[in-house]
Amino acid sequence: MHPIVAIENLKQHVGSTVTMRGWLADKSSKGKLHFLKFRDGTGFVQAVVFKGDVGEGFFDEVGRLGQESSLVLHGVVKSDERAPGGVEVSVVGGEILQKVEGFPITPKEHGPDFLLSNRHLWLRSRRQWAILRIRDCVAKAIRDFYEQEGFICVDSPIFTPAACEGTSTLFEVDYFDEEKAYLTQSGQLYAEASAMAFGKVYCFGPTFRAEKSKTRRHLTEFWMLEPEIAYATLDDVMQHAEDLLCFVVKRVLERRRVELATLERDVAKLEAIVPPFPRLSYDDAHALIEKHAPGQHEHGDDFGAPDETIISNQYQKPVMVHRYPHEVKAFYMKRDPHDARKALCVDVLAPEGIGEIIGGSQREEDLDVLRGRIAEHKLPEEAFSWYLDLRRYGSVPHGGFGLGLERTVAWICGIEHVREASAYPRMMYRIYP
RNA sequence: UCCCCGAUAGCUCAAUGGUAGAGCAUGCGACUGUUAAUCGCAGGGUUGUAGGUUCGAGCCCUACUCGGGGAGCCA
Repeated sequence: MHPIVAIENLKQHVGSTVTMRGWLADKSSKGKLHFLKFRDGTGFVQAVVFKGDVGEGFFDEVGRLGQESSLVLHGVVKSDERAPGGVEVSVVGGEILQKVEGFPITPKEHGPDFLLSNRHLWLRSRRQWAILRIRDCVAKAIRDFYEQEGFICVDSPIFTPAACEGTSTLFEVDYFDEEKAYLTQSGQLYAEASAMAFGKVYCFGPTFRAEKSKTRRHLTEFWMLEPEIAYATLDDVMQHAEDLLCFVVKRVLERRRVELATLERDVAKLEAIVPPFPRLSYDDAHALIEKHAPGQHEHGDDFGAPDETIISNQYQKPVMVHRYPHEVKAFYMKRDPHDARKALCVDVLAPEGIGEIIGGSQREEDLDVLRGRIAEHKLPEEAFSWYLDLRRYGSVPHGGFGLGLERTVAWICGIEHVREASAYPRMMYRIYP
């Protein structure tokens, strides 16, 4: 028996004979040689089978294996400069678990419809392997960052009795007798309650938007991180967002080099993600757009996707745009004491066209002002009675933001579409597999 | 909800209104260093659905279905 070694650890076993358990990713043959691209979930390695080393029976059997056949291989680990990972394995034997024919996803090009319909199998391909391992790394980095910063994870509920902001379209579900529940579109309001109990908190989980958005930036189900910090001002929130993004990018650069290389990501662009990030007021951002595309953006309106592109293209780092007109923002955002027309809010726009990855604000903490806002937005006050209690019992300044995980991963990976940043993306016209 | 585009072999695509094609994949064969290997041979089709125009429709027209991109909205 040889030790079972994961492909990602092969470098530590150069010269010894090991066992690998996995799947055949690809194969090419030349005479008495088979070159197997072998994967085990932790990585990919080339395994070379010489007819003279393994005997004719096993050699011929391996030669007939189709893509994604499952097998166990025994072989000698050799460092080899010709190999992409620095090592390859000379096979001395093995066992075939299943011979596969007709695996649908070949190493050639495919269209998005076909790939998404085969998402359960597409996950095995190199690129998806790299993206989802980076997603895992990002999620872990987020939790590590908050542990380091003294935050407590208090998750918000997924079933909610009503809209959080009263704007987005919600998914409705039956909730026992005659009652309706809605899938959450944001954990923020609950996070505010949690922050009053624990000081610094975050929630991190799935959220749902029933809007009929069909773009490369939208999913109907996505993961959102929402920190909420008692006694925080808008400046604190912006500083916190900058710290978080720098921590996450640095971590991915430390631990996911192979995956970034697989995606052919320009790591210089990620290495440039260091403090400080540019901070731009809404008015400055408007002026910037006016300079590059006169007349495109009307002052007072929210920024559209083309506007965001112009802004983010001016910088190599995420851009923080703050203090939007309050009319285009949510009811719970505090007004700027220096300019009542503005809200104390911030959007963080990622570089390279992915758009907004963070939206946050300082919250209105005054009971009467907040009740007025609810009335102005024509929202039912009853639905917010528990939320208003937070302003009745020990109200303090506070703030936080929401970070879209898939958009963040898409930006870090340098991929076009957020759907690849989710293992099983849910979109308007797609809920299979 | 609105705008644009698409649907032909397992996949990606081609085909002036006139016999439905290629590359890749698959199967068989050759080759001891491949990296999207190469070379030879072979199999593979109700052109998304329904109707219409026409001597004749993959192609033109109408409707529908499914999908893609974008707007709005947002992360």
